[in-house]
Amino acid sequence: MSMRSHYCAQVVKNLEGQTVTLCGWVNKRRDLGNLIFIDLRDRSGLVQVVFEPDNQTMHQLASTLRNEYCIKVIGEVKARPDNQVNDKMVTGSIEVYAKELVIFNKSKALPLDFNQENTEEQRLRYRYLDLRREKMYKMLATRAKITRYIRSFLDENGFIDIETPMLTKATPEGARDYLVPSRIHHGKFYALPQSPQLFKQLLMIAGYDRYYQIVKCFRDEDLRADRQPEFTQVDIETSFMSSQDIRELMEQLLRGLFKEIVDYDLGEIPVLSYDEAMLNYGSDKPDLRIDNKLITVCEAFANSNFKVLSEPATTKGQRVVALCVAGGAKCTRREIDGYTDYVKKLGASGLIYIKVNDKSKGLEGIQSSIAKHVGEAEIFKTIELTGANDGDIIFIGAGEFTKISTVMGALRLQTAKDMGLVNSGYRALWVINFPMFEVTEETGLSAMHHPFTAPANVTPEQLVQDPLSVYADAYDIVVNGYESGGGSVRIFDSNMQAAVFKVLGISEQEQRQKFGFLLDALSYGAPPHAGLAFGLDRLTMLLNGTDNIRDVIAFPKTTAAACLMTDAPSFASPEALAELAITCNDFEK
RNA sequence: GGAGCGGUAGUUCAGCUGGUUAGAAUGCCUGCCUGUCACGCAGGAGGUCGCGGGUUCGAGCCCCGUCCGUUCCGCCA
Repeated sequence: MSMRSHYCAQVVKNLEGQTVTLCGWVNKRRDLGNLIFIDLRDRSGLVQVVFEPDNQTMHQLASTLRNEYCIKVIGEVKARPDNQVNDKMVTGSIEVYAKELVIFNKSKALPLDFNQENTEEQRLRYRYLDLRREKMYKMLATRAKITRYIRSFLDENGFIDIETPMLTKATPEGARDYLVPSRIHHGKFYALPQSPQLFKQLLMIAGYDRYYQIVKCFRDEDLRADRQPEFTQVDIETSFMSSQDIRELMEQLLRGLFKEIVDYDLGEIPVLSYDEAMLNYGSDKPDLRIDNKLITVCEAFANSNFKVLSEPATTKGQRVVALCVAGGAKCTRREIDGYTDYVKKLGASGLIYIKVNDKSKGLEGIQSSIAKHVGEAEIFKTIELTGANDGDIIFIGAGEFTKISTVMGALRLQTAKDMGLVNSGYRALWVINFPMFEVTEETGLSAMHHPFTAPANVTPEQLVQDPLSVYADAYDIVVNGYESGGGSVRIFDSNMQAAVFKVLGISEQEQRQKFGFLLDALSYGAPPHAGLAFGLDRLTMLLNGTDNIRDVIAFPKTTAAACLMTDAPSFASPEALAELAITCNDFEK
């Protein structure tokens, strides 16, 4: 029989009459005459320990206890129904009558106050104390439960877990790499992987047709509430599966996961094309918990005298888009001004509103910033198109299609958040058929997903001829507005791969230099393959009901990519730099 | 790289229009209380108001710079 070093507070509740060993921290000591009560906290909760007057030695020892001392108590479990308050179980409903006490270690006064919310700065600086909190323990335990479920699902479906290198080759495109200098090859650098993308493709070529790995990835870009410079992917790749096959399998995994972890049925996961997502939600990761959609209202203003709207309504590549917010007519002038500022900062030229107070009264029942410029026809056509009811507000933006859609999509999220219009639960969807390329300011064309993504239904020649009209056979899984995973069918033909590199403006010489090994591998009978990667941190965040990725990472970094606890990154010694043949002007002062 | 918010006791915060000795809660220390459990009661210690400069008779408060934290934009194949 295996021995447990200690019992969790929760377990003790089922052990009445037995002698148990408890280890943990003193949460509170209360002396009352010769009686001493200790609330002992372990990772799962509190148990009340009672020191009785008969054992003088132990009693004296107990009376020296302070908060956060790490102790061991051996004693007998007793239920005390008379300690229940209003039939509610309190800490003292279960007591342990102590017979032995060991003080493992004393504690200074804590730099955190467990009686209130501490600032994130302080929590991160003393992360090991922050992690003592039951709430943090539960979130990390849920994370472990999630990876356990994913592993067993993939194992059952014939996937094998294979590790790939952390010290690898820098790849152009994509995110900035974290570089690691080589001591042996002066002037040369490894890169930490942004993802095991190329290695998993090589594994497919090697015949390992179902691979997975739960793996750290590194991207040297600025942080967000849902972005850390090092993060964990559930990285998956298969051979001989179509994008639909993959989606079905992954959907099965997700449905099972949400059922297992939060007992939630995701139901059928809808599939939306990128174009539909942009049209209806102004985002490639729409939050479907919010009921409203963006509505094109060009029709209402095409013949209007109000040029601000009639022009975009009738110009190709532009759009007049409306967003009806339920119950929004109660918005104050100040709040509407706030939204106007918000969309202006995102690049809109302005924001028009129509408050629908009482439709039956005609224009009398309407308040609008454009009431002076347009007639009843335009306003009521807009109301009709958006399906607005009395009490709603309609916001209207106009401009270049993608720009204004994105801005109004952001407004959709903000207004819903402000007015409590975000439904509870989880809403997932697939977004598919992304454009293969996008136009960027610096480099001309760049891959929207990554340059190894297969285009849908084109020959290499067609791709080179009109790259911007090509769609990628790629798919993202979106949950509650978070991009929780994404993947694609990969190029398995070296001619197609070369064509994509050509479109991206990567010279043949550069192709050889950067990806020669991949192009070579593709020429040895590469199987068709496709894969996907989930963002484990984001999934864990969603399943824990928090909106911050740091909450589900034991030792996260600040938004300046620093660790407040270890003080990383830190200066290197001149000696270490010399060994790496690196000259550097910044040293520790 | 840009914008917003924040930095005051160990901790979490308040601090009015620039004006006497910078407050509260919690934690900490001392004592009291024989069933407490956010116990209670009495007393005590604890401050470079992030840092540097400026304006002013006078700055926690105003101005400039800077550092740190956080949210967002850019960025994130």
